Amino acid sequence: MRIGDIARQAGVSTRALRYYEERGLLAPDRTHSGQRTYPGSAVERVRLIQQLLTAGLPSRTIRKLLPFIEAGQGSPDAFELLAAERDRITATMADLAATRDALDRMIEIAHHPTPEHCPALREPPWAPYTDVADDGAAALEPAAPTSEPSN
Amino acid sequence: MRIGDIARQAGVSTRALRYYEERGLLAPDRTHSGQRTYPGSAVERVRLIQQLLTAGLPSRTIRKLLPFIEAGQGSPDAFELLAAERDRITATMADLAATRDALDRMIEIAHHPTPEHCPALREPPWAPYTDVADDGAAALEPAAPTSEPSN
DNA sequence: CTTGCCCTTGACGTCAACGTCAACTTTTAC
DNA sequence: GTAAAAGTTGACGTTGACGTCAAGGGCAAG
Repeated sequence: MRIGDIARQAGVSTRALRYYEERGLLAPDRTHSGQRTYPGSAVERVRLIQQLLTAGLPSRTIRKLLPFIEAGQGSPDAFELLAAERDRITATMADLAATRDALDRMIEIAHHPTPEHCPALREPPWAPYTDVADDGAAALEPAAPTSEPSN
Repeated sequence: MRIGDIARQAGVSTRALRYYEERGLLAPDRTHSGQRTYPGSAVERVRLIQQLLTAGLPSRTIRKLLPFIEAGQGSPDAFELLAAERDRITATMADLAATRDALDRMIEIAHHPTPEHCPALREPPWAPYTDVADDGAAALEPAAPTSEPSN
């Protein structure tokens, strides 16, 4: 298959495919005239690359992982690499969950017409990390009537 | 508080604080000589900004959100904006979960010394989207008969 | 043969969130 | 009073994953 076929079936641009090759993630054959020729399995491979990139793995890491993944087995090094990336993703998910929950709390508060009698306001939804406490008075600064960020 | 104090307590660089100001996320006062002066609440604000940035929200979006968050209540527009970002984060989390599960399957397979009798190989862990099916034979690349751990 | 589409390499542009450096002024410490 | 530390603006550099031309080569159809 030629580069355009792979691009269409995998849902990426031809530029992306050439970029992946440049980064060592793909190694297509060439026809006599120099055109790239991919096996059908390249479609799956490109989708995997895309998924890993979307998950935040840099192409350098993907390059290290791909041989083991394609082989279906790996050395202890491969295992550690895979596990490390899995843990990184898990940590990112936890971060996202915390932020999403904070947004949920903000949304709930935004639904209350008069937030005065809303007990949730005691725990500000936008302060997930409470470890500073060096100046309790300053933390409750009376909201100065300074102009809000213009927009 | 001056810029260095905020930076230390919030765990960011002074450059980042000036950048946030440039993007309209912060609006510190100035002393007579031109130095920035922040209220103590800026520490929390900066941490929230950091959290949202880490969650993938661009500063432009954060700029729109911050007034509503600080006010503790908002218009229907604010609600929609907050909900949209929450949904975006949830979608990202689902993506990450799928990738993490794929990595987990790869790890499990990598643990099997002889993957021949491993039924998990029937469903390749690196092909989460199965809708191509143009060449099933090529998908089961014949692994080298030598079970030597490469590398 | 020529039209049109696909392909090639090469090189520069983009965008976000800062890092880094320069040149200078203000504040703080001794 | 002097030096170090911290602050200021301005401007350019970085990184990753591509987008976007530019200038040409290859090839089936009419």
